[in-house]
Amino acid sequence: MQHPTTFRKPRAERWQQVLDVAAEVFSEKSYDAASLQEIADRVGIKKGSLFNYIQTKAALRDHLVREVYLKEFMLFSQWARDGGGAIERLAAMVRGHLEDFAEDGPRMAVYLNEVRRLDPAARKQLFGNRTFPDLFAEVIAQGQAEGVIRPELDAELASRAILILVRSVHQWSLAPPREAAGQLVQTILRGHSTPQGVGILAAMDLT
Amino acid sequence: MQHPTTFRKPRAERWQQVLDVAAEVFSEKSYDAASLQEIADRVGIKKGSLFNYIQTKAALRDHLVREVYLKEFMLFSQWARDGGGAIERLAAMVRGHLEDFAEDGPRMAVYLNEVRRLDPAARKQLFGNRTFPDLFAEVIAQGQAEGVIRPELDAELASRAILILVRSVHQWSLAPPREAAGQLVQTILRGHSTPQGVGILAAMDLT
DNA sequence: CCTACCGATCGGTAGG
DNA sequence: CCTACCGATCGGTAGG
Repeated sequence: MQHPTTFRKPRAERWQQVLDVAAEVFSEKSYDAASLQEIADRVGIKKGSLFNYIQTKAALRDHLVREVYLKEFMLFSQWARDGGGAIERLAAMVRGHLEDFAEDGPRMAVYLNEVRRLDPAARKQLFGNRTFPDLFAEVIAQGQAEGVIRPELDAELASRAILILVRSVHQWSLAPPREAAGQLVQTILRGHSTPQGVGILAAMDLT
Repeated sequence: MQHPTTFRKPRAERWQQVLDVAAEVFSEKSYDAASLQEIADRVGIKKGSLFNYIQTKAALRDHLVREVYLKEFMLFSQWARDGGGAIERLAAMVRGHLEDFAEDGPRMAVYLNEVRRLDPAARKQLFGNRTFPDLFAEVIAQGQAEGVIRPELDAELASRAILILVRSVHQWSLAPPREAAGQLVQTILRGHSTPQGVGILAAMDLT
């Protein structure tokens, strides 16, 4: 009587909605500050009903993290392999990552804020032995072999620096990310390049 | 009877201890996940007793944030004003900030994670009209006037990039931060510099 | 997918 | 600085 005709979405559809809403709420507040109650409210179901889709709150978070990681890491691997010299590939990685993070805000934010909390076992299983910094580091090493990246750079340190910068852009929303991205790519890669590498960059027109 | 001789520390001393412990707990877990109960336990008093020192949990966090900001911003202003050309001053700012953040881990972590949550009014009152990026941007603009910083750079974007990098170092703990710092300063500033600026940097020996 | 409920813990207060 | 307590909310479960 209280719920005359219970509108019941198809399971798969509802599950996607739960994920979308959870990503929103987790990113607005933090994971800790977010409550399943609020997620349920926004989805339009009762809190108890959430447990037909999830096992625990933490599992919901972990699912979101895994999802983003798997998708993004695959793309990333392709960019690292595809055409051109080391500088061109680095530029593709930076650009691509930058745009993806600008696209789907909530999910990316959850990923960034919560990866660290995956318990070590799950992390290891997920990442295997190759992390984002690793992929960057390999291309940077190739760039050093080609003579376009400054040879004295520590490849791991350089990789981390690039990643941090790329991933920070989504917090800004100052300039239209389109232009900001181009400038940032230039600045980041210039910092790592030899004069020869800078020449390549200057000819690339990354805006 | 339960507490035969209540060891009562001097108020000021206890207050400092509360701040230290709170910074620890807030940085280990997040602010949201941290409980006053745990802080009280580590301090060695009852939770209710905390309220002789704080008004609310949020006020405790805000106090920590303010404290760090005030100290660091003063130092920062000095580095921005002190000796040398724009490149030298930028280097001093980057280096100094880098070292401070490496020093007192917990407090800095709390600052970074929680500044955004200061309500806008408190933020405005605290920051006035000059923020960290502003200070950087001013020196960068001077560097452009001197011809040592690439003239096409957006000063605000560049400032943010530098800050992000500098503040990310405390998450790494890979290489001894001493050496890492030197490399990072070089890489960051090279990315922003004209050939002339790069020359100055090369002569500086920042390790 | 809901109702109805659980134990635990949260921030905070009163009164001493 | 403690004891004793408050209302609210948390994640999660049982049974339908």
